[in-house]
Amino acid sequence: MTARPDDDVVLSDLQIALMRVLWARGECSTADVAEVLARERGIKHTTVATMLTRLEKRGVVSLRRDARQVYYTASVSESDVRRSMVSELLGSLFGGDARALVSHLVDEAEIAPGDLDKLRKRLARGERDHD
Amino acid sequence: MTARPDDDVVLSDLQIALMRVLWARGECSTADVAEVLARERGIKHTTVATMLTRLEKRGVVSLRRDARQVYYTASVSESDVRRSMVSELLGSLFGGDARALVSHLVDEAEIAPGDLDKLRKRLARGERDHD
DNA sequence: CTCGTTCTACTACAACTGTAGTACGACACC
DNA sequence: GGTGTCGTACTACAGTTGTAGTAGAACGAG
Repeated sequence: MTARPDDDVVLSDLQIALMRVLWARGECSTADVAEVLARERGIKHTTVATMLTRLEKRGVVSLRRDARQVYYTASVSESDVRRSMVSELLGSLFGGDARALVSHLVDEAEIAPGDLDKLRKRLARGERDHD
Repeated sequence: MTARPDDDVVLSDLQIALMRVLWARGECSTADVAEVLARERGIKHTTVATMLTRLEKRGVVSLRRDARQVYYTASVSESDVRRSMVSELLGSLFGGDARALVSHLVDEAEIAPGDLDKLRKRLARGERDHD
């Protein structure tokens, strides 16, 4: 996994929701994913099946067949997706300036200035507890 | 301007490119915007005209007609768009945790830990130099 | 062997996006 | 006044997304 860092992996909200199931649980049958999405968003299992097929075609998930069941696994990691999507957002809306983004987060009260200190300290020590 | 904070303003890369022209220069004729996009991305002016019409239909830009020319103005501010898009990204990929996003930025070397200090200090003083 | 169950694959369809051609109206220049 | 030019509006079309129905294959129960 953690494939294709060359390719841009930008996913929609729903697609990410599907991926999240795969990221969290590893290999899943269509039914597994569908069950979660049905609960979370009332989406029909056929819809989930369609989405998974398309994601497979795009190469962001891979499948394994066992008997008639199809099992899906994420081919791109959550980090890969974060990387592409954040850098896309950064490029288009913040002129590529990450500091402007952090600044925005503080202004919008998404984060407190004090948190920056904590983060800095923690990150300076090389810790990486995110995710 | 700075309209409709209720509505979600999520735009594509190209749409943002168009908006950026309007944000930077204020009211523009189709030709003005087209000229920039043609230079930046080799996009035909009819394409730009189409995009602008659609954005107007969506309510993110407004138009004024003078003689036969149409002049467009952004109806949503860059901040509005940043707000919606960042919070969308935050929600779908970072579990709504802005600190995880900052953490990601540092990990990906988009930003240096030291910058967090500078930002904190500046922001603590209530300065807002972004935009 | 037959019938119901289950799960996938195929088909469908509307909305949106990127891309652009064409046509049509108005204006300016001869 | 005719004609080329400019600019908008309309039309077109392929690709993607969200959504889901339906059909068909295979399996298990009788």
